[in-house]
Amino acid sequence: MLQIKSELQEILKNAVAQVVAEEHLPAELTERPITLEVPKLPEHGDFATTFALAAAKQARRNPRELAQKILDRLPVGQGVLKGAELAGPGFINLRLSDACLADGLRRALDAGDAWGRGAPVPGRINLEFVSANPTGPMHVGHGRGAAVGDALARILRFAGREVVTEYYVNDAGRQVSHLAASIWSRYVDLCREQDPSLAAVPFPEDGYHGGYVVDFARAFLARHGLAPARAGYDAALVKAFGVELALAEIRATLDQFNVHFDVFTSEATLHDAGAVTRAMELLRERGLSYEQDGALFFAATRFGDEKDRVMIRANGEPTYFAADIAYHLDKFARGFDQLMDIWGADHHGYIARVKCALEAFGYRQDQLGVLLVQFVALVNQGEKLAMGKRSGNFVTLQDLIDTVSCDVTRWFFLAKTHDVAVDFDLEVATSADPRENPARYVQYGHARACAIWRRAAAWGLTPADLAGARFAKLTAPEEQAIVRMLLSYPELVSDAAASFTPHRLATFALDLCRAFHSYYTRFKDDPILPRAGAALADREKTIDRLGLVEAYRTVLRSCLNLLGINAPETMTAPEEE
RNA sequence: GGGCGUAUAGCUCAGUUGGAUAGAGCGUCAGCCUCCGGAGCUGAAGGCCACAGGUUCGAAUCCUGUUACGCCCA
Repeated sequence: MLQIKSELQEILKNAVAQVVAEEHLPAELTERPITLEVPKLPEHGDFATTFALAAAKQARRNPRELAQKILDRLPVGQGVLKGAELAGPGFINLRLSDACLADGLRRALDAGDAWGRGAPVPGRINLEFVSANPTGPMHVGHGRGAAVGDALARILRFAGREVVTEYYVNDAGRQVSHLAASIWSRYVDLCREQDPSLAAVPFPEDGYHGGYVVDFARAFLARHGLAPARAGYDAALVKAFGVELALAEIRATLDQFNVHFDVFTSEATLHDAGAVTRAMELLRERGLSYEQDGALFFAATRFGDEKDRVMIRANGEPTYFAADIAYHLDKFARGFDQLMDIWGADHHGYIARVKCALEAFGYRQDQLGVLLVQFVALVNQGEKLAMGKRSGNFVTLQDLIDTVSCDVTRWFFLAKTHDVAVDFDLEVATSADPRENPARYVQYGHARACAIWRRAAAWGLTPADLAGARFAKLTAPEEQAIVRMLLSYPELVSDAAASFTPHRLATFALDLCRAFHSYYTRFKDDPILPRAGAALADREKTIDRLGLVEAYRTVLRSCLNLLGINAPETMTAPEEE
């Protein structure tokens, strides 16, 4: 479709040039870009241009008159252009030849799984997401970030971008210290069951109350025995143990969620390598930091932030912000020219200061993009599930995957724009019925296409028989509408990549399935496809239709792949009630 | 008090970056299919695109203000 589009633009450009020359219109008109759009109504053609409307003023002609002059010089009936007409206040509607659609379908089939893949784009992009603190299991909000980030990475890669996905492990700050203290307290409790002479350690005020902490303590006891309890609290030992265990659980869950990172970067490592200190020093040398009340501030207001930000607290402890500066510099040092972070919506106040810090080091603020993902609320039987954070009273991503499956969870997180809060309806999500659950509906769309091929085998037809097909018999409007959708797929991918909106793939997949199911139901008696006991009446037509089915199946599978959702070949029917 | 986000059909949401008569699903109503060729299909009703201005040939979309909700900061 992109090719066709540029071909049409070329045709229009020539016509405009002719009009300008013959009518002595301002030469700048030929410089105007000619935008093509797909009209909402099929009666308005395959494409429409508003060029005449936009250029009327510059041309000092009224829009309809200008449009008519362009229209008169279009080579209608030649090549891709079947028809063109003037409409409304000055639209030019363009209709493609049937051969054009058929050729497009041919190209899509020839491309196979590569249909929609973009040409390589120069530059490397770093995509950081999830980055949940290694202090316990991930909650459902992390899951949404994981789904969005992972799908985005897949889409960007498919669109031709070079992407590295990264998880930043906050293994150095207060939170992991609180975790270690919590584990220690629980661990000593366990030890006292065996050796009552040991003194109890009170549970820390800022501790983690989740039951998993006791499991961690048990694991610590299993590995180290009672010796550490007798030797006294070794914070570094317990912290390292806790982080390792928490991270292992997180990674196991991400694995089941079909999310795999290229790089894990440790905050502690940045500190140990002196990267944080070095960044602070550079800021000091440039006069962009100052001390006040014993704390070290970054002069963020000089770069447009609303206030200066603390990097090192009065007690000498660096803030997460200080480490984040070093971390983002580290990413640039590794050769990325574009950074993209995906954060929870509650972190929005953090964006300005990080961008300002990067500017202080000579980068442009727009080299860091931040995608804010809004919250997820779980809904069951029409009631929202309450979720406390520190209390340990939250639903984990692991629980969600276990109860509604990876595929459905991903679908629910990806089907809506990331900047809208989502109500995750467990009743809908747990339904296996495609009529109730959109995720299952789309998967069924793929399984059905596979079923059609299984039946086609009864007539001895396989995908190999599509080789020489010309698709001249796909003349029904329903068929052509589906072909148009399939041909628009490459552009959709590139748009979704450019605007960082993975949900558009989900919307498209759903629309495509509906169009196909509708078509299938209408034409199955025609017959669209082989059925038991029937003879092959029109081999050419059947092959043409199978070509449509195959291209549909390929595009749908591609969509699902980009969303990280399985495209099953069969599905077991849900129980009828 | 300042900031970010959101506001579209009864409900859940799309809306191709400013185009023509506003789009789906669910629900409602009226039909079709009774099929292992399965897990659906065709229609109808339903809208002041939160409100008020502005920008222009043209606004759900852009700019300003107001209101409501969610979140962050103080």
